[in-house]
Amino acid sequence: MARQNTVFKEAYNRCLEDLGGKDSLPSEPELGEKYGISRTTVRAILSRMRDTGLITWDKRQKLVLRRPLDQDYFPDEETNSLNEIIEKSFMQRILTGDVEPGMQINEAELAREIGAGATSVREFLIRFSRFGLIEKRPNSHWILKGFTVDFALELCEVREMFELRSATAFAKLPVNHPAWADLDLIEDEHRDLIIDLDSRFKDFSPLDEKFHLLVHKASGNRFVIDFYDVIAFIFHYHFQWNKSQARSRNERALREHLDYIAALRSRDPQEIERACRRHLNSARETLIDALPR
Amino acid sequence: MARQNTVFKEAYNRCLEDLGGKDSLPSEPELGEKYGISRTTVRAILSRMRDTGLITWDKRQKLVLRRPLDQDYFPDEETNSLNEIIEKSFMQRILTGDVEPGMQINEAELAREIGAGATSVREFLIRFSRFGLIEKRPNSHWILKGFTVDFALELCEVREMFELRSATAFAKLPVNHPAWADLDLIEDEHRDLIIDLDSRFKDFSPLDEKFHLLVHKASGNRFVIDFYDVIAFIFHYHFQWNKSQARSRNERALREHLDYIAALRSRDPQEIERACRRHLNSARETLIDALPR
DNA sequence: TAACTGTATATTGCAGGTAAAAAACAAAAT
DNA sequence: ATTTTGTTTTTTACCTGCAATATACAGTTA
Repeated sequence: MARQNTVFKEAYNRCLEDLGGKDSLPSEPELGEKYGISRTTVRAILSRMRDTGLITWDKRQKLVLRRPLDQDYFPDEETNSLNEIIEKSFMQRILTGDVEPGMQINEAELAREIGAGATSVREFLIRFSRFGLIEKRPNSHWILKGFTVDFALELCEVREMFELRSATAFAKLPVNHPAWADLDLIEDEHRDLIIDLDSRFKDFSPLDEKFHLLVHKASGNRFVIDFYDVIAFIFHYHFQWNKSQARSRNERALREHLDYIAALRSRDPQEIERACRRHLNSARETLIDALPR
Repeated sequence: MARQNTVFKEAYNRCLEDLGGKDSLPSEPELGEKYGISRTTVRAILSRMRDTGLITWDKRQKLVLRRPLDQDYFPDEETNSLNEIIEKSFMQRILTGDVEPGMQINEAELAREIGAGATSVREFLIRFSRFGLIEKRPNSHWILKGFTVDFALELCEVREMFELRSATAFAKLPVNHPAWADLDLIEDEHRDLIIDLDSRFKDFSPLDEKFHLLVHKASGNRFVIDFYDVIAFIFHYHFQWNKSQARSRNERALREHLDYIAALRSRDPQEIERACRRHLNSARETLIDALPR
């Protein structure tokens, strides 16, 4: 096997989602733009849609013939890119304690177990190394440093430095800066979510990420913003793996966010520092509480 | 071609360096330990030394027959690992303005031009991306963000945050912590170097790196320490590429370091902050002055 | 003329293979 | 009993090749 066609399959599924209620499709470049894919892939999708009788396609004319059925979609697991597969598989090992801190990580073995090529696993590990959880011995194996309390503390220490600075910078943004409008929208989303948190608990993690990323972007510093990737990644898996107290934890975080947002609006540095610190402290606590000891 | 044997060649050369004045060599494991290589490579080295008449080798007995000659050494360019070659070649393009900010970087083209395989170049770019100079468009090319003033300012901003915190932590290290002894040694090296800086200008960059790394390590934070790699990398190339005013620049830095070291010894937080800030400010200035505008 | 389609070409993502280097294992020597 | 050597096995580093995808170019349509 060479490259897999997950880009095609995943975009095909998204196209099907949007197919209902339309009777024709726009031009190829427009579709490419919409789904973030090249015309080559657009044409592959259109070809398949024609072959499965979903549309007719003659040059500019692309007429919808019928609504897509469940069986028209590619199964979910076929739309995950190899990288996502490797990442999930690897994180599962780490978080379930399958691999203990200090242990060696073996590229060849990992590749065999995951069923991927050595190159892909290798590239994944190189990218992953920036999360501070693994370390390379040159010409030899990787070492798992582990998802430990130390790790969480070090992560949160840097986060605090970066986020305090970003929040301070946020307050200095000119009133007409689009970030303020984004903040309004995010605040509304918070208020909506807090009302029926029970049914929409899954929406918390992405909203949390959106809010903090907005704050970090105010730093205008690529290293600060890039580091937020690390935080988001860790918290993403933290939310996924540790569901205990999720409801109360999320509610508390949402309320702290609202307090934090109000502080940003006040533009008062001390008030901002207080609200930011309070939230980051409780985020750190929940992260550390969830770790094995 | 598969893997190259630069580990062997480079270690072989180091062995030759140490060969003079000895009449026998220690055990294989000991040699492996000393040069940071496996026994397999040690044995390859011993084999070659025997074949070229440098030693006799019978089990534990490894007797030196003659001093190594110039022609016994592998030429320098054969001891650079592929990664070093790619890195140098790539940095040359960036720093000579061969590639302008905003331009696309093409893995395949780069690989052809450097004469390396696509995988190696790809892995290099992934590792290199943490320096904040390039960015990946998934399924497509990389973008060069460029060695610009913005880049330097963002880098220095984070450096300041991290180093101030590290320096503060340094002052709190217990008196018997080995870092204080390391600091003594580094101070001595500074005083030695400042005396004949003209003839030993090449020694400045590694000493600078050693000093700042020692400070950063006091943070006890892997993200802070890892980030120092980025700084060291950038300054390394900065020193290499920009020789103008090198002499006065280095002398100033050395004196600032001595002042900074004295401040650390005083353990006075304000004094430390002053000395650290002063040095980081002048480091930032020299970095920015060197950039094209 | 500007946007679109048809087609050709280039690049990326990934697997497979191989020499270099590391690691593991067994036998021998202190 | 521990360390060293001889030998075998495994893994890493790297190149090549191929399908998926992106990009470039030429012809077509509004």
